[in-house]
Amino acid sequence: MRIATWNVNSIGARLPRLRAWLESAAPDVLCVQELKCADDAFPREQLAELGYESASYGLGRWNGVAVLSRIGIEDVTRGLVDEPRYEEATEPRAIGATCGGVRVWSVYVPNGREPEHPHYQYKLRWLEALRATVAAETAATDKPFAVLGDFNIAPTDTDVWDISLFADSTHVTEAERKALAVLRDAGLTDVLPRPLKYDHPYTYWDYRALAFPKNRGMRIDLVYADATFGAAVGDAYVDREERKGKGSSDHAPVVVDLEL
DNA sequence: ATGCCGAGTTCGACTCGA
Repeated sequence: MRIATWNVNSIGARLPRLRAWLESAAPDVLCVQELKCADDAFPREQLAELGYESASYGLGRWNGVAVLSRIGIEDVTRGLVDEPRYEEATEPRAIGATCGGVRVWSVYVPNGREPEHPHYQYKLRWLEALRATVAAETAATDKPFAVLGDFNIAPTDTDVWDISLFADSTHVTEAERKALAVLRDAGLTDVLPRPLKYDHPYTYWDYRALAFPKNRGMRIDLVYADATFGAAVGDAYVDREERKGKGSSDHAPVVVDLEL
């Protein structure tokens, strides 16, 4: 079984490349983030033509997550346990679904903007709600389980191209990394993908300043898997080819092959 | 060549991203 995650940075703008990638990479399940579209505008039929069912959670121009599957979608859950709101608004950032006997969550963790910004505290509260959701779900089922998506956290200093440039920046702070450690304490492990080129499995490169050609990237799209899911992992890689060329997302897909 | 930011909103300057 092949499961992937990809922040597409607008499913509308990315639809031609998304469809081509689904045909070439042929994942059984794809967790998608940053739809930037409401559910009534979700391109359900265009994905169904390729054999994928969709469960989406989008409210408009920002955020939005989905699970695509060609092996069935059941028990869809939108939002987290005791999920915080930002400026009194609910943001669509998490959707869970069971596909082919595997429980997956597609998540788009808040960015945080700056450590002193209210959005950063929102990010930490949101990560606590994710922990609570993981604890509740893994206690209730023995299905292989994983949270996949854009965590907006670089787990270690080597997960950014130059840590010296990240002083006082979000994505690398102690508190954010502690939130990942808490998820690991809850029984999840970081499935480290292999890079297809260079030394580090970056998943994101800014559109600006030649970041991709210079390989100034970050590993922020993560797969956090429970023991059952983790034990089944045969291969994992970042499909950096998909970051190339015109009309790409600024994130590359992370692909995980399970021996299930 | 991997190439100098892109998307949505609502028609063009703004917000957001990390």
